[in-house]
Amino acid sequence: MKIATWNVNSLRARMPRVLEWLEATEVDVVLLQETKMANDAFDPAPFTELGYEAAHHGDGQWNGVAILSRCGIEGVESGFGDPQVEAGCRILHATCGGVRVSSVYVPNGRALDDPHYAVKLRWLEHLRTWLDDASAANAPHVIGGDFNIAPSDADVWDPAALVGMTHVSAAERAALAALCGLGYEDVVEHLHPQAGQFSWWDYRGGSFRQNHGMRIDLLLASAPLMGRLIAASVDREARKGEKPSDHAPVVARFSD
DNA sequence: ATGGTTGCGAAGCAA
Repeated sequence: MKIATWNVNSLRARMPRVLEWLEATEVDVVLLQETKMANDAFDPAPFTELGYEAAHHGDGQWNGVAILSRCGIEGVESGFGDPQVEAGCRILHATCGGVRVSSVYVPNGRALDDPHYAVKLRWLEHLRTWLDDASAANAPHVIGGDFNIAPSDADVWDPAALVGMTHVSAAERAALAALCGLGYEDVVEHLHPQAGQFSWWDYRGGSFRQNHGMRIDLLLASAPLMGRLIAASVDREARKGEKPSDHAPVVARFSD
């Protein structure tokens, strides 16, 4: 079973690339972020034609998350249970082929002195509380998405250039570590602890060409799934070519 | 050298 996460930076703009990628990649479940559309604008037909069922959670032109599955999609839920807590359509859950999956788009934070940074930390705390209450880590569960956090200095091209910026602060990394502390492990870090497995490169300034990237798109797997982990990688090829997303997909394979 | 690019939506903001 292959599970992927991909921030597509507008599903409308990226549809040709996403469909091409689905046809070329034997992936069973895909967690999408930044679809940038409302539910009534989401058309599952192109995915259905490729054998995928789909669930989407979006309310406007910002954020928006989705799940595609060709091994069933049941128990679809959005948010953290309390509609007042999760504004912005940033998390969606479903059970696909016996695995609970959560597609997450963590708020960017913008800058350490920006109010959105506190929003980011608060959102991560809501996620941690929700996961703790759900005790979802006892069963096969993958939390995948754009965390907007580079877990360590090995996950950025130049730690010195990012001192004092968001995505690398101690508080954000502690929040991510707290999530993992509930019983999850970063699958790419587990299999490829060496540096340089970046998943995002800024559109500007030739960042991709210079490999000025960060690893901020993560697949976190619960212990029952870690025992089934076979492979995990970033699909850098998807960042190349015509009209790419600024994020590359992250793909993990688990034994059935 | 606070630049540079993309997406949304139709100017400027968000990333």
